[in-house]
Amino acid sequence: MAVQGSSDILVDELYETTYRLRQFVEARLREKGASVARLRAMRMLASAPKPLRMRDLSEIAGIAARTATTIVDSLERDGLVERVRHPQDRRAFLVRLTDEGLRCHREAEEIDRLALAEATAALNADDRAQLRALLGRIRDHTA
Amino acid sequence: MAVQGSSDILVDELYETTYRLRQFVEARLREKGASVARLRAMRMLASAPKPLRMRDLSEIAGIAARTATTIVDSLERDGLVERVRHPQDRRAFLVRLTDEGLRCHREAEEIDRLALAEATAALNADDRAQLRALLGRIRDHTA
DNA sequence: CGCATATGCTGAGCATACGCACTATGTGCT
DNA sequence: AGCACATAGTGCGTATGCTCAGCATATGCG
Repeated sequence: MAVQGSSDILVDELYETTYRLRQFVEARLREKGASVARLRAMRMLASAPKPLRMRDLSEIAGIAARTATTIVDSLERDGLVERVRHPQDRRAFLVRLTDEGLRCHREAEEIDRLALAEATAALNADDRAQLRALLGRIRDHTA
Repeated sequence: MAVQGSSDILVDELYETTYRLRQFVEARLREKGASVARLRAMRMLASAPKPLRMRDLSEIAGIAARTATTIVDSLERDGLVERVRHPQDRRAFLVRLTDEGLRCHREAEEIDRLALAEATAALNADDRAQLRALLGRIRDHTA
């Protein structure tokens, strides 16, 4: 007797967990005008030694170039980053955090850190290592 | 010495794994004109004993009511589902799969099943149980 | 019955994410 | 120099997901 609507419960739970975790963090970041996507971009800009090209930002952040444009547009609209023409390559922009962007990033980073600590509070070091190993074995099969 | 750009590697890996898994499945479903979101809706319609109201569909599928409207719009445009006025409640619609929708669902379900089996091939029953337990402990903290 | 309130669905608008195609520019080869 | 080709960024279009507002309809209470 085949079960109808055969779905992979494990994968459903993976989706569900990630979704809820993301909503959990988004809700806290929203109060400060940030978001997971915006924080990710700001984090890359804050930790890079120099202003980044759009291209480099997108690659480091693990998002498509087109998505980086949208995110930087939104951050720029809010005065958190600046686009400056690349002095040597006139096709490119260099993106850097403004002072307000730096402040926003620090606040968002702290909120993120607390939220993730809260969400993963029930996992000790062994649990984390185990979870990472299991996730890694899925990633290896989704090339 | 605080590490700069302190991000939770574990959570990053969770995001990354889920993202890649989803892309992996989406890529295979796309060839048949399906997608994870569309399959989810079709699955709920196929396993329900009766046509569903938009509201019920959204709740069972775990998506917002407004999102259900968009998904059903797209499925209806492609002739995979039909909206029929609810005979007792004139505010509501009943949504049901068409014959083509049934065929599409069966194909998509099979593709999904194979893709998920492939992606989780490296995990045995114990691994799966362990992963589910770990994910559950994160979910419990993201209410 | 009539009115307040709740519910069902969707329009409008936003955020995140993608691909494709295009323009502008850089680069390398003859 | 001149042409072919590659690269950088973004306009346009799409998909998935949300909230809020609004309209139509149901329902419950006096």
